[in-house]
Amino acid sequence: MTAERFDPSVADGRWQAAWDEAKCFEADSASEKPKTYVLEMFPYPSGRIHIGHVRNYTMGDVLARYHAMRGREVLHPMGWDAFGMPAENAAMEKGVHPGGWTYDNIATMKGQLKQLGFALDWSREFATCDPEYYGHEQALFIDLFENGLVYRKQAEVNWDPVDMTVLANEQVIDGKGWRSGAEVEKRKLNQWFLKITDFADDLLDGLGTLDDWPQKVRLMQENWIGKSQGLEFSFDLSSGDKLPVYTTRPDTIFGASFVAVAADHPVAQAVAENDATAQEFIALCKRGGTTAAELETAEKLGFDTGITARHPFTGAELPLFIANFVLMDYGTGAIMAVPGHDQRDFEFATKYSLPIPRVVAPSVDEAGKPFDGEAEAGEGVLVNSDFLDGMDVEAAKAEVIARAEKGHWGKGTTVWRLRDWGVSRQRYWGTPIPFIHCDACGVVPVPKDQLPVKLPEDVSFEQPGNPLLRHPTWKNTECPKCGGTAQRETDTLDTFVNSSWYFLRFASQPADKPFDAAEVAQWLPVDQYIGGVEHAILHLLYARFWTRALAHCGKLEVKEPFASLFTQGMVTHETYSRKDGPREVYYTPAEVDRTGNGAVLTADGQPVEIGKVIKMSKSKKNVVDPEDIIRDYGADAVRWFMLSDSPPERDLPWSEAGIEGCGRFVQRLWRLFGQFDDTASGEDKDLARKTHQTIAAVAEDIEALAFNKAVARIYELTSAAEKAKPSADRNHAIRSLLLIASPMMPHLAEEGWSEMGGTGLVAEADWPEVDETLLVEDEITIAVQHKGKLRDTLTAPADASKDDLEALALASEKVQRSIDGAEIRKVIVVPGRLVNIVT
RNA sequence: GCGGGCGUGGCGGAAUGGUAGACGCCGGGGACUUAAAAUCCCCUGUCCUUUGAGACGUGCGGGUUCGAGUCCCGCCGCCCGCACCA
Repeated sequence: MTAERFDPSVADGRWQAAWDEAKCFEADSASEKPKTYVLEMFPYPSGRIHIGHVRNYTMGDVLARYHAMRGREVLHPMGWDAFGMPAENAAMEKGVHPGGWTYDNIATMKGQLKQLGFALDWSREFATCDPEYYGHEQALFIDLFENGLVYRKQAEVNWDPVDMTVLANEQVIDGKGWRSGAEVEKRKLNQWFLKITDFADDLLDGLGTLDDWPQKVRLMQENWIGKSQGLEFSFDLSSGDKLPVYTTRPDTIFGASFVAVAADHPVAQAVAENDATAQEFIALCKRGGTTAAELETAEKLGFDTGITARHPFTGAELPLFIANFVLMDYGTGAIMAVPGHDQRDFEFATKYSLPIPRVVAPSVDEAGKPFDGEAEAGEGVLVNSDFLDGMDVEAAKAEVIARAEKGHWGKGTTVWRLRDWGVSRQRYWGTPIPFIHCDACGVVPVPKDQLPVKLPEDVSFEQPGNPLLRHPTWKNTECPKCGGTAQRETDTLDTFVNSSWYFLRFASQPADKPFDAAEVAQWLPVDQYIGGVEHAILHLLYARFWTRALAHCGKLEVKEPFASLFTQGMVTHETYSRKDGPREVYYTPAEVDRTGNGAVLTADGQPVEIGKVIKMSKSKKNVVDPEDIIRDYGADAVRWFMLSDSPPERDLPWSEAGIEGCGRFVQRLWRLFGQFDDTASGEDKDLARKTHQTIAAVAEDIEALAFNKAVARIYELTSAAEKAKPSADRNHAIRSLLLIASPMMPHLAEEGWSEMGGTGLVAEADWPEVDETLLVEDEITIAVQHKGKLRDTLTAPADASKDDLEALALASEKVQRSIDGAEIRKVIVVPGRLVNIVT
């Protein structure tokens, strides 16, 4: 007889060891089986696993285990995104070495992941800070360089004065460093860049093939790449200069009533040199918020320079303003303003009493229609526009561009928002950029047989700035070309480079090169990639770019690295706090007793305020440590909770009551497994039907990542099996239940399997067969409606004809009472569903 | 402001245009027990002349349909993203 209770503190470790022993989860690239690559975004080794990791990896684990049961060779690897600033911060704060700190954290977190029993192929584990990994990365970087995708330029960059490093445009948030929060300054430095813009069109087109990506992520990337087509041309200014402008609406050129430049445009700067008022205005423009919402609602302001610009068609002299709503870093930093058909221009023209001509109207007859307080940016036909009159917007755009090109005063251009990726970081804990600066030969790549360029161990973090730069000897070397004295590059690569190809290295890890293209082709693209939506733009776009860049260099066949992407929701928890004067003091869930009506602090028995359910964060102290709950409830209860209730893309509110319920269900299943009875025989048709239906439905749910629904179905079958009398069908139900729940609760499944006398490991078992004939009910419940409302339900054979169902429905006493003798005008019969009687 | 998403019991959420509220949590009642824990059973959208062939009910107002949580139009509210993209 089995033990009364399932004891995860014993069972979890036992089965984890058994899986390791049997090497259940090691992927074989040479396998004949069809292959599936399940990948979750690898973690940064910050110290401890947090609950968001647990949710992410549990979802991936269910998929990995499920596909293995379906007979596929599964690659489900894990590693560490191990370079980055926190390690240097720890080094500065605690006086430890970033490497030691990182590897200690990896050891801790690996132990925590092991406790959760994930079906991971640990044989392929690596950290991006392993010299072996970053050495291969250096080789790839040189390949990109040799293929013209890497270059250096003296460029104005975002300088973070706290972290002493350069930030990508993408890493500047509200004018502040995305990590330090410090106000970003502009500085000129010699930087390394990757030519992501070479692939702008391809990256955009590729989005169209990613049908299994969330629409939202595709849209965000599309907007980020930001393709727009229009006309670039120059105005002749009364000052004698030429002013290039860019417009996406060349069709509206006859509606231009003024011209405007950005505050930091050279024309504005020139004006300001001799004009104190202009100077003041420019200073004013630089104040205030820079977010879209702030700018969008801010009042439009302008400064009339007194200069005029000649309209290329009409010859009219348009006033030139410096305006706060024109951006220097998009297009040419100067615009032709068409107030009738652009809302910003409209507001500006209204404020400064400038003309607002109409050049697009619903029809040619409405050329004189007044504006209704706002610009009309939509479709229509051109009016008041000379040779364009009567054309639609698209035709007019083409016509204007054609004339501009013919007259050599402008040309049609495509403008991208996407800019090249600056990858230089003035930092120690990253991949050293494998180049050498020689006075005679210039910038020379390190010969590949000298890779990796390893980071020196003996560095100090007592002063800010780059330790590589002030290291006494490391940077001194000789030129590989001429043998003369030379210096190593002291910049390291952005950590996003590390995560731009790690999924290739997981698939194939030869010692002598970054990866083997043929082996990579066995696994890529990743069948299911899972991670947080916070990586929607940067990481995912860079990874797509690297894949293309490597293909461009002839290293890869794959184009899109991730066939299907899933972005999971956050784990949330309510907050507990008290007011201490103006300050809000927060308490952790562990400090609070929530068993009563409200919440009280265990320490003093006094109530605390229950706040909103929000993302777990250290500052609000609403965090739960995975290790604590694994200890209290076991890995399977924690995994089950992660999959229950909330759809995986939505936020999951953590609750003590919820995890307790999961713990109870683990025991409930365990008791049911104990009722498996070899000696029982006989049929239970209803239960057999329910079993097969559940097996099929759970498979479908898992494949759709609808884990919450799979969970609900497992509860239902459990209840049905509990209530059933012993029979051969009930044994089959119990055994099937164990198998279909095993991807979610693998330890419990193994323990139950061994108790039931199953052979081998569940981790290596097959998904149960479905008897298709049992999926169809032979009796079904039919709803009978009268006037669209439910009046009765009745049971009928599944193959009952429409006439039979109608007769059956009309025979119902309840239905007859509802009809109450009224004339029946129509009867709608949906076989297998309902009968609706219309009177 | 723009773009995207969402709105269903006390809570998390189910529902190919076809019986709204599956399943879980909370809560209530009962059984077992000397007692507790554990477990099991029942109830649990609102209202009403509280068991009845009852009415109402999926943010609000319209519409399409035999039938709308689901589709269409117009609002309101919340969440996420944002780069004034000319």
